[in-house]
Amino acid sequence: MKKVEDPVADTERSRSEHNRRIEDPEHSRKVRVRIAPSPTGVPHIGNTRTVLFNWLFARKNKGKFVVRIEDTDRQRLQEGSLEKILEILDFLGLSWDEGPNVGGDFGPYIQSERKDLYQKYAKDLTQKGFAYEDEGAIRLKVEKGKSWSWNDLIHGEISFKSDVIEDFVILKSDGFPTYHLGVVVDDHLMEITDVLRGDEWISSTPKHLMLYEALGWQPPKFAHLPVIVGPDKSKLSKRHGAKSILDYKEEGYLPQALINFMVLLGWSPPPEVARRNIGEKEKELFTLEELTKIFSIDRVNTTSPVFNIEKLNWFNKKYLQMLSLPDLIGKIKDFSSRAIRTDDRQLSQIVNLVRDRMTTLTDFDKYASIFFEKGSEKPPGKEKVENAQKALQSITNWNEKAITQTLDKWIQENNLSAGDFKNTLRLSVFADNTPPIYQSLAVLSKEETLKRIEAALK
RNA sequence: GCCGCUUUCGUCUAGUGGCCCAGGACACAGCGUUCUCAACGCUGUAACACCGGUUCGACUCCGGUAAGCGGCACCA
Repeated sequence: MKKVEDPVADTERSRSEHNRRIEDPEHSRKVRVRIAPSPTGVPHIGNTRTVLFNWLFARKNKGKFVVRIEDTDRQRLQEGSLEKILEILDFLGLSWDEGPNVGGDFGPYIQSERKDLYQKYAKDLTQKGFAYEDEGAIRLKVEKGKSWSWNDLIHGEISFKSDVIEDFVILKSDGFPTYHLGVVVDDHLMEITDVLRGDEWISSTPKHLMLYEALGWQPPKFAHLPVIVGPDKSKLSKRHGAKSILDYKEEGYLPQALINFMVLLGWSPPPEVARRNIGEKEKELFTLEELTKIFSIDRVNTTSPVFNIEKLNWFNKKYLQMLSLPDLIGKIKDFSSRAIRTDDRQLSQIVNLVRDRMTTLTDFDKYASIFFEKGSEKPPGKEKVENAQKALQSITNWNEKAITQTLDKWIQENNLSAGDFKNTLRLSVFADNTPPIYQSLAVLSKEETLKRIEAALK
């Protein structure tokens, strides 16, 4: 997204470029894909996986990836959703390669800014007799008795009889194109070579094919991705936690985890990449970088995968574990005001102790809270607590090593059960589950520890 | 209703006629480790929708049935 040039805004120039590409086999083979979100809401896992696949497909084939906002439904527009769509792309690290100049950077293409174009083509079609006016709208005439088919990159041959399709609106009476016209015109003008979109578009594809033919254009290749479904196998909806990617971001999920999770929903790496020997554990963790090398459209499944949060959680945990301590601390600070207020030395001690327990970044507060305030478990009997108190008082240097030495010695000398003694410490000082107790004590000051013991005695 | 898509463990999937009485992962259970909770290690439970063909041989090929889902808007 550095140098700004927009081959599409200027249609004429785009045409000549197109011609040149046809003559030049290198260029004509160049892959170009797009994503076409409509700003009517915030993308969820399903939409976003389509974005990911497009992006990977472009990168794998050293092609271009463009973003086009399909905002032709003026009623359903939702304030701020464009920004959120872009924020998701940014969060996941999926950058696009061209677009109109917006403050020296590439912006997405916006259909509402290209309204005239669609009207022009709709008029052309009307004049040529392929379309007609109907109550202020323009409909495409569907010729009966024809069969329309294409070789889907994922599903293989699919065909429809034109008899099941009625004349359909291509230009609405408000002057905006319907999806069908908009998508065909733009995909052609933007020289999109491969359309990767959700399965729900399969039945619309014949309409698009008709438009390509009426307009005298060559259609792109189509790949219809099975859509992610909820536990009840129907479309992902809010009810099933079809939360937006931004929600997951706020809950402390890492982009790496989200990407890894999404890519394995309906796609799998070639066996030789996943596993070297039979019976050996298969590789499941992939970075975006690796994916750009091994992704391929023919390994996309034909079935709709069910969204499963457990697996996402597992990925997140894994990626959290892989983060370096400074990186992890940095991210935790974005989620915990308490972490910001804690001094670095103590904070890294705490993070080291609780990191294996965290599923998401917001879990930090959950597991670290015991270092700031006591939990709610009841303390053990008074005698035991007093004994623990004496033991703690006898520690001179308050650090993990000294604590360990002194207390282990105390256990020996007083002939105590180690487990029982440690549990007493845990319950009277933290009143909750803790990481290994000596290390946990070392996080607190001696003063704070004794204060807590004192409180346990009351 | 019409049209289309789909069908391997609960879930994500591997598998392209014999390597599969089906492999891996998540989840679950048990065991180990252990001061609690985790983490970690090991083990285990669990699937080719159904019926016919083709074939010496079918998860893999063909046909049908069933079920699920999607589309059939001046929404995308």
